[in-house]
Amino acid sequence: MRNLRTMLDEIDKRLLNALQQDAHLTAHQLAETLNLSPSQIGRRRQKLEADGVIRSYTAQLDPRRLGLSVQGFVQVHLGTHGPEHSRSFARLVATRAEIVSAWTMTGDADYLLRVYCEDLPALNRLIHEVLLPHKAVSRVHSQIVMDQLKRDGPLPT
Amino acid sequence: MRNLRTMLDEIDKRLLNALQQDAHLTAHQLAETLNLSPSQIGRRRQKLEADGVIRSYTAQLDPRRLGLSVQGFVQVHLGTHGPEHSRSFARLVATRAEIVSAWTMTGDADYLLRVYCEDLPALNRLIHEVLLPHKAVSRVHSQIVMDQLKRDGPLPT
DNA sequence: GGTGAAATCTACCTAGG
DNA sequence: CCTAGGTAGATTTCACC
Repeated sequence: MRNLRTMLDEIDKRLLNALQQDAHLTAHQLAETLNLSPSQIGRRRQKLEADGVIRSYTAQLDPRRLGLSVQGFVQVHLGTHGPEHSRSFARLVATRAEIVSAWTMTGDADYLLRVYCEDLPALNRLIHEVLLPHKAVSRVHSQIVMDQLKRDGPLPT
Repeated sequence: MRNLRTMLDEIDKRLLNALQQDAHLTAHQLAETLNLSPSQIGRRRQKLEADGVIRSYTAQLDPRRLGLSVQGFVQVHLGTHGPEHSRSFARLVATRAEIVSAWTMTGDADYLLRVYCEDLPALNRLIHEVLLPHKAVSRVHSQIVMDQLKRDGPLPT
């Protein structure tokens, strides 16, 4: 059967939408919402997991309650673009827990980092004692999140 | 007792770390990893949920398998900054499923949007037919994600 | 920290298109 | 032959001790 059947019907989409909001919904609860039997809900969920549509189930934490009061984005420009410098920078990114996401982008910035820190001094230490000293980094530009209008919404299905 | 006891000990931190990676770990599995009894694991988890440290449990989907091949960030600059224009723009953001996150930032950009679209034309339609026509928006700058080095890592605990 | 009842998941089985 | 619905055994959770 493979993953040729990657087509998602309307019920799959509503199922994914529900699970994106609450991963602990039971098959029974989902069944009455989606007008299907609990058996079929379980079957569809297993298939979506096996196909890799559902990658994992994770707990969403409140950064504030963890003492992470500063959230921001850091644009990093590399001075030297050799592959070994890039890999070295990628390793640095991987080892720092404050950097929760990292992307390479089109346009002016080489990397965009999403960071969580306990306070502003911690963010400044990250920038001046970790990022800037790296041999491949030429300059960085950071922006602090002031307010979050929309938070990690579900992916559109 | 309230939330005065917001202090997290070492076991809480490891528990949160584990649940950030797999929300379906059972109390029994967590117990043997953390060298504690299943009862205490369940009790700690309930407390962390009640205190709001754990906000929710969600399914993480693979955007590619949903047909969302383009991921990007859009910086939006407002021309007029009145409160009613801001609220109008916030409503627009809330209604568009492609916009999964939105922040107000320090620095030059008024808003930063994280978007998922099925292809580049869809992103261009979002920009030119949805964002730019809005009366409060003066200009936008979009960057496409080329590669994701680090993906939605767990919050540092 | 441990125990037991209630609920849940999953694999297997049966029916219908 | 494929998809939907139902049932039994094992597992998990949660309130109580």
